[in-house]
Amino acid sequence: MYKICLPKILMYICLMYTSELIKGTLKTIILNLLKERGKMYGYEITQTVKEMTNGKIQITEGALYPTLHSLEKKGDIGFEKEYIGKRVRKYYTLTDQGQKTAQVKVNEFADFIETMKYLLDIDSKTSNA
Amino acid sequence: MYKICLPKILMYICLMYTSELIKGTLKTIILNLLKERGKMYGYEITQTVKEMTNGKIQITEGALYPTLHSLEKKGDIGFEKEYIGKRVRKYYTLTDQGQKTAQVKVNEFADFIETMKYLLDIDSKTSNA
DNA sequence: TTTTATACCTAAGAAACTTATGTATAAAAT
DNA sequence: ATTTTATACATAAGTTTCTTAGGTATAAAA
Repeated sequence: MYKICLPKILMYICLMYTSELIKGTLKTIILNLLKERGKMYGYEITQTVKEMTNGKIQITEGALYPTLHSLEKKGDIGFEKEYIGKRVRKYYTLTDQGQKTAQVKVNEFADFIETMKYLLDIDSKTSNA
Repeated sequence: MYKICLPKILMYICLMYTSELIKGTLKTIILNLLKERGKMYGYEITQTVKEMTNGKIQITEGALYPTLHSLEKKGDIGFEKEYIGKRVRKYYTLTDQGQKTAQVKVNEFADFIETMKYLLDIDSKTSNA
């Protein structure tokens, strides 16, 4: 769909990753952001991730909100409603359990990266060989 | 299920990754292996990945075979049957198209890794902080 | 001779998304 | 003034990609 990828000098440019890759990392991303920023609301999370990744990772609301509800149900996050005029925001924060979950998930992903780099022989060859 | 993870000195040890993470990388793994090794049969792929990752990534046959069939249908790989006694092996090889797909997928994943490292602030903090 | 390893396969179900849709307020543009 | 865009929440149907569970068969090891 939005998979318009262009080659460039020494860098692989892709407007957006295939959803396959992002699949499975959403919880990790959310938990880590909450860990680093204290409290955030849903829409803010989508915008922050989009900005930080130059649009390469765009979290859809259809993916975000069910995930937030799921994390809350499992006790990793909690929220407080805040009104900006008449418009509501649900500010989420990590619970103690969520702090641990965040650390575990990030560590696991970091380990996964190293394994995949070895398996795919990344770093020992240039991107545009 | 097999998510028994233990802390260790400066290293995060996990017997096997949650399936969430591996999800989406299977095609990339298969195509890259075929690129590096020329030809391989299904069972050999599962064993090779298991060995190379010390059991951290274990491709199930229920995931592998449908993926191989899908890649073949899309024209990325082809196969030749080979008989070892009465037992059959399907040796898969990359097509020209598959060579390109492999390169694109690995590059995309390498880029994804860099983005995620930035997003999750990996490398700038130790695993067991 | 039974178990394990090798080697292929499919089908039902689960998980985690996308796409589409809905509601409503506030700001910006025409 | 009115239309569009941005903000902010949400759900539901459908798709993809896996897991789990089953099936078939040969060869080697216990």
